[in-house]
Amino acid sequence: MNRREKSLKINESYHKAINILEKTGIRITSQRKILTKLIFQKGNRHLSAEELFHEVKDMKVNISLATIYNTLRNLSNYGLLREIVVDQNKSIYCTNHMPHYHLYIEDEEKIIDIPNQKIDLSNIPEIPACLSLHDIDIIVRIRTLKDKKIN
Amino acid sequence: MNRREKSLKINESYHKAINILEKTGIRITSQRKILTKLIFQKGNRHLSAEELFHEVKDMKVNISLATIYNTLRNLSNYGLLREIVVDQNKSIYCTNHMPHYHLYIEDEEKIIDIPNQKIDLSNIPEIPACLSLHDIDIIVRIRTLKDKKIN
DNA sequence: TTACATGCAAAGCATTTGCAGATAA
DNA sequence: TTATCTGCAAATGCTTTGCATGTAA
Repeated sequence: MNRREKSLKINESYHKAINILEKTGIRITSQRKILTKLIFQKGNRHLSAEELFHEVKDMKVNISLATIYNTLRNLSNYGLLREIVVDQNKSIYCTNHMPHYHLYIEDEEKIIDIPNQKIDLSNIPEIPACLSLHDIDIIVRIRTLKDKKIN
Repeated sequence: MNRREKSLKINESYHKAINILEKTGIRITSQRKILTKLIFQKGNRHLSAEELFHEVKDMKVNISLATIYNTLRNLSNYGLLREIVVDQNKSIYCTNHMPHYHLYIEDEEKIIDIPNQKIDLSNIPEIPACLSLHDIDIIVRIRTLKDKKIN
């Protein structure tokens, strides 16, 4: 994919997102436009509210943290982002809307996407029948034990 | 398993836990004994700090919330409990130390254990080589979208 | 025009921490 | 005896909320 194709594709993600937002009926405010552009202009990524806030500041634009949180929540609720609660008081949002799961390395606070064919969940029991109404997230957490584990 | 056998088994879990704690070198204080007994006396379970706090109160014993949090953290760090971060500001601790994963139904705040042979993770890439130093948690989250998802 | 959004500051909430007094070993 | 633990209250840190002002449609 060359630069022009890449840029077209990014534009596409952004417009697609705005399109979806328009269909929901919420207002397409300038803040929501700017944030949506920032979030989707870099291809697949994982970002926190704080990171987005800094990116906004770097652009010399002023958008409050509250608005950033609200927008992230909206985008998640409308299925454009996936919220990953990685820790106490810490969510990360993922723009990859292809089916996939997350590998979270706690010590490095790093997230890696896992294409979903790599995990076979066919045998999981007891998922409610109304599955189509639901989202399923899988997080594989890897961490170093803080103290010595004794068995 | 009859009542006597069950009671023996519970006793066993408790003593095993205390044994492990003794080996770590931390002090076996009365609070830690009481909490360890409460946590392990009911077989496999999932419990929050708040729930444990209430159970302590029901026994007319006084143990501060801070101590409960500290103890839960200790037990987790020593591998006796597994902490599951289910949401912002909300952890649940799991006493089942057999390999298993968690199914979390967000809307009901309900956790179900999944025996680990039900998920095939053999193809997950990029887990660091020093795997033996790590714990792996898998949480399958199921939730209803709060607003209508549009695609 | 007006229902909804924004920005700010204050509140919320589970968890952690500082510190003085208590206690296990 | 003394290093560690407990209990209390205050602090933390991310996130949410209340409310006055602003603005998209």
